[in-house]
Amino acid sequence: METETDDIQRNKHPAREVDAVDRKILGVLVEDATISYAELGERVGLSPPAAHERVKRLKRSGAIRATSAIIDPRAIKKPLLAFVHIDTRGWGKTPELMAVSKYPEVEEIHTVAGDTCMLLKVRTEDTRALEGLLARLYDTPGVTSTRSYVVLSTYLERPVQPEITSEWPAPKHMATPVY
Amino acid sequence: METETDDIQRNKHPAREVDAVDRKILGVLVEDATISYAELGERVGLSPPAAHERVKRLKRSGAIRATSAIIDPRAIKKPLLAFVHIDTRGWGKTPELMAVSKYPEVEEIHTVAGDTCMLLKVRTEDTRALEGLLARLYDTPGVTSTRSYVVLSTYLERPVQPEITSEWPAPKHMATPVY
DNA sequence: CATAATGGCCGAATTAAATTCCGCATCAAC
DNA sequence: GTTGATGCGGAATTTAATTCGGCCATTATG
Repeated sequence: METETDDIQRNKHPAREVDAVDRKILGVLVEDATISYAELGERVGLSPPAAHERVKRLKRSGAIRATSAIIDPRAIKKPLLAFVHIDTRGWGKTPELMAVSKYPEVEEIHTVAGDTCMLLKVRTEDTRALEGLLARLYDTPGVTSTRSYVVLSTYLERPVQPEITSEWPAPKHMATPVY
Repeated sequence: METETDDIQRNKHPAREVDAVDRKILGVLVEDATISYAELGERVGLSPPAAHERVKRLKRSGAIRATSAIIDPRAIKKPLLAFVHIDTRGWGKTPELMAVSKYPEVEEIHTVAGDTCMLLKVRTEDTRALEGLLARLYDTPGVTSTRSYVVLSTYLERPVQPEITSEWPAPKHMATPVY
């Protein structure tokens, strides 16, 4: 019965189109979600209640999934970032493998198209902890091999940006596709 | 022991240690940064002003880098996520390559140890936009090749978690290292 | 050992912001 | 032209953020 209510609620708010003002609001809130509705309204050209109404709608529709504190990995003793590619025998997305999401060191789990099956983003205290996680992965049934890319320096790391590049600089050697 | 100079420097630069309560606060704020200080205090066992004081300190020290709205990529028409490995001739971190950070589609730029030089996380509207970005990369001096991993499904994607796994399950086939 | 001095906390008071309410304008459907 | 729905702004109200002063513990100092 709970799920039914959820479904109804989801269907009740079907894909409301995000307009230009919404995008501006998202742009501001991605940078700093602590500002007041008065300032937010001023930046996007709305009154405080109107800005508030927009943000409420964006949250209800799911466009704003959460408002979260972004913490410095160094402050919590997790200076080591790595991307781990995993090859699996058979279908990779097993419950056993997904169970690694219980470790707070694992930040992302994707299935990818390419020469590997899965891709993990992990952040650990040191190489020992990374080794522990890799050992845990190798003990998972179906995992045949892993390849790790240890990050030396991070030059950019930011949340999803609402802006979209409309025109990419087309190089001359590129043929124009049909679609 | 005279630690006079160290103490002065430490007091000037708030390289303050994050204690257990701070970690709990971070854990709560990573999940939801919109709660009131009254509720935050209740969850970690502090009064509202004390919780406020802690959060102010965490922000001043840089442990909390920002408070940000996490937005749904689908809502802003960016359903395509990809990781792009880049091989470069010579040193990869050139200003020309770093300039791609101006594109909001680029979310992360790292230099990595492994068989590639750099690693990008990019999120685009469609394959055409990804192609546009790749074309832009190939036009960058020094870039010799790229390998892209297009994400089919994302099973986990979350911000930096303050918790740390203290004990990893040690598999029996693993020898005990000296360090 | 005594005694400042500091840092962190709490409760109460004050200030600021979130939220609600209501009237108005716009636009689309009929 | 009428009607209904939607989004907005201004003012009022409620709620939360922020400040303030005092208390207690720990630590430095004589």
